[in-house]
Amino acid sequence: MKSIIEILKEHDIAPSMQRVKILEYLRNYKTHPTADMIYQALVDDIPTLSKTTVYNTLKTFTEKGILLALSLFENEVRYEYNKDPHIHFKCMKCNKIYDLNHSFDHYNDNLVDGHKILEHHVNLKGICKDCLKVEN
Amino acid sequence: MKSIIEILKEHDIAPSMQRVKILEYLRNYKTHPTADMIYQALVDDIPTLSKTTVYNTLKTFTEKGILLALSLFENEVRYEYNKDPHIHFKCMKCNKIYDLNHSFDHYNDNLVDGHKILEHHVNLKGICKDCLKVEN
DNA sequence: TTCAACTTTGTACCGGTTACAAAATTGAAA
DNA sequence: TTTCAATTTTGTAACCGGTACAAAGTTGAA
Repeated sequence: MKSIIEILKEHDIAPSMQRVKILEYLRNYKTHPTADMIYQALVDDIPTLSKTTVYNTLKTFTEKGILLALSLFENEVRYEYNKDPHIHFKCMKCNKIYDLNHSFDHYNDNLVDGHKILEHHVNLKGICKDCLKVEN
Repeated sequence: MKSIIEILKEHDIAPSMQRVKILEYLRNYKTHPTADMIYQALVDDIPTLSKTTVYNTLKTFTEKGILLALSLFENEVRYEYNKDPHIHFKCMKCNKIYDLNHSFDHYNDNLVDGHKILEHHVNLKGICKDCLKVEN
């Protein structure tokens, strides 16, 4: 697997310690974390870490295409390491977010009603497998 | 067409002046406005209008199923008068939001990977028809 | 007419995010 | 190796969408 430093360099980003740790976290934990969750997870390791750094770094990574910024169903941005095409499902009961391997890539780079589609975000909402079990 | 007052009564909502004007605005202007846009549009007409009233009213309407609250691509909620199933497209250049008449209703009330789907939100992003013309 | 229930309003506050300037770090030229 | 400009990080203050709350206003049925 490519090293974090390699990935950063490929995207013209200087591999500072903070940037390496943040990207490492996002690659390891696929939990669609918020900026604050990332900050909380790393501040023990980097006691001087500033939230502004986390926000700046996530912005940079997103602009350079390393991360995807998700507007899921609440009023906060969540981030994920860019990977195979998938869609999101959020459980209305336990609030867990699942990745589903359904692709809508037939949209991308195509025209729909004359509009050129560059990104697609499919967000499903309902009751997840596990919560369905508990209900019955 | 049903009157605004009828619609409110059908949903067990007392038709106050503020509520009528807010719903009227949303039914007339299909621009997916934010709470603040609605406030700005109505405050000349109702000089004592409070933003809290707009927020309260939108919350009530959404709970009663008159409106849909959309988490589109930014960090602010946008509202629309509930109508035929459709998906959203946002132009990355002019920021206009279009409704597209594509239905994904085959999802609803079905199981996907064992999860029960109750809502689906499909948000496309790209360059709209009009901006494509200007580009060339 | 009365009065309780409901609605609206204004203020203060909250939490996620950004602006900004100072401090720290880096890395390439000398 | 030293220097110094460019980059990165940090902390504080501010911004902005949204909510809590209590007071004031309005409504409608007894």
